[in-house]
Amino acid sequence: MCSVFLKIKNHIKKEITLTFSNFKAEKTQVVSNFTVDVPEKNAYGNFTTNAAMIWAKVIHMPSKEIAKKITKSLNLKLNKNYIRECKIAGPGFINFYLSQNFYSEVLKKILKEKENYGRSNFGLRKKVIVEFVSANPTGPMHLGNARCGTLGDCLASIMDFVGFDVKREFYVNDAGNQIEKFADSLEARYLQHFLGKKIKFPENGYQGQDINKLAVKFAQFHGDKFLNIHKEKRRKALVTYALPKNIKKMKADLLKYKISYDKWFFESELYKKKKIKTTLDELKKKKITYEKDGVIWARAKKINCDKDKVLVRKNGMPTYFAADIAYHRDKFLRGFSVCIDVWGADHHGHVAKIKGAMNALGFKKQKLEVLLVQLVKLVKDKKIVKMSKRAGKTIGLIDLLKEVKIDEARFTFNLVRANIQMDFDLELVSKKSSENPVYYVQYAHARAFSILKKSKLDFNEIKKTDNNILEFLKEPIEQDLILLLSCLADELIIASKNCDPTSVTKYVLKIANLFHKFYNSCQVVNIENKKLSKARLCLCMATKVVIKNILDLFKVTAPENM
RNA sequence: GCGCCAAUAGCUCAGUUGGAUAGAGCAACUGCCUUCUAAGCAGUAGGUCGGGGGUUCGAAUCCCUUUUGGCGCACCA
Repeated sequence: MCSVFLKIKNHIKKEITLTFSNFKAEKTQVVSNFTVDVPEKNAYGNFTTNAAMIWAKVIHMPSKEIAKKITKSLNLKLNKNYIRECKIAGPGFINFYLSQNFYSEVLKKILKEKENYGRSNFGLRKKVIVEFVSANPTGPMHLGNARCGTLGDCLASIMDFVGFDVKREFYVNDAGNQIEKFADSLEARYLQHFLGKKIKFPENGYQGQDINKLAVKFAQFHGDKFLNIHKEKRRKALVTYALPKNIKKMKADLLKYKISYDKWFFESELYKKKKIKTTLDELKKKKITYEKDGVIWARAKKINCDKDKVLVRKNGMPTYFAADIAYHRDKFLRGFSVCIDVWGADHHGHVAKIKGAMNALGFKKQKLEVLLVQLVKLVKDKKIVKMSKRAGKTIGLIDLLKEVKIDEARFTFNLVRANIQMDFDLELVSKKSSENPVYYVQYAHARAFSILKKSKLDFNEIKKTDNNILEFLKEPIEQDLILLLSCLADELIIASKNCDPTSVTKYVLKIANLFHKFYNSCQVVNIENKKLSKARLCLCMATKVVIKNILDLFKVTAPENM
């Protein structure tokens, strides 16, 4: 399962560490603190290490001399199948140069594993839950939900690929205060339908047209029979009618976005199954809470924040925070050892509290990771479009798909790191030109396919005939491309560790770039030199496989013709 | 007032636990299609890494301080 790239990197790291015994110095943590990296410039080799400079801190010797001793010892021990040589450079870097065999091995592996290339067992099948979007079911979803949706969905795909057992979940806030507000708004619209403007709309109500439409439809269906009935019955009937309609719409909209969930978890279930009460009891038992004036508080110190927080209001209703503690507790009790929440950055104040609470409850072995996603600003005609949820002026997920294609939207959201505020410029995102990176990558894929199609090469035949033809790939651009392709598993693992799918976007852009360069400088189909031609076709095939695997993870199409 | 995120080329952004001469793309300019997809490639130009201190062999990266922008600091979610 381990990639050739990782194998060599680990091999180098291990052998360097062993050379430390050649020095008369006390072993400290510094010994393994050095890095083995792919340097920025080719001149510095294929791998480079700063071990000599790091060790200089404990061995009292100039770093260049340390490097000399290390290389002398390494040249005897390194696997010559993969490493041709190592050299000292600059202030004491040791640079490693790969042997021809490495490149052949990588290509063979890619062509053999195909759609499974890049998979690893890094996650050890640990159970992970990724909760994302979780928008309020009281209204349509907006642009920010689209960004969270894409990032969460892609992160889940990546974690699955590197060997975690991943579940996607949507937490539906179908209880509590905002449902009351939802009811207020629906009720006002319903009454207005029959009684006109003399019914005042609540100040904090949801003003969107969608609410009005729901109320009117309800009125058309049931008539005025809820007009002179007990207030609570009327509100309940309205919510029972409207909420499932909204949730159904959200599911459908997300599906258009290629997002689907393993589970829709309803907050109301926490109440029905008394999970909030159980959680509160447990918090009380652990002395995290106290009661004062009919309100249950969580102690600031116990949950790692500056002020005490209310868990149960004076009116007996638990707060959102209390429900959320119960929800997260439930996730860990369901056996998830890693729990990832993708939240809009406006919720950041909530992170410390919930982490503190989970810690206080004793979930210390389990990991709660919160990915905060910054605001998205919509740009149309070079101007920022102002949005107001209260006034009901938002750009929904679906409005967005009327303006841009799904591939464009998903790729663009995956372009900018979560903690950077982004402008979503409709004009730029939907441009069918080189200004739009999604087409740059898709074009590389289509181009590779086109060459393969033209050559009519049978890949099974290659395996039988000549195992060594891959050694014909000696051009620097060919080798750079192969080295890059060899890093796929590593890149995905890094993305998973950092909860950052956008690093994979940058990686695939680099692959497309090197492939276009390769195409422009190396003739692939060439009757004069059949062996070289075959080798280069293998490289096209391998590139196509890697691009396809990444685009599949992103749920972006990999077209064969453009 | 306290906290979180950001500040890098004209614009949008990279820059991996500190590493070698700070990188891409777009925009500008110059070239490359009678040979595999020109949605491409090659090249030129573009920088006081917001400012100021500090840590060290070495800082865009770590620490302190300061400025600017965004977002939070509810018995809302």
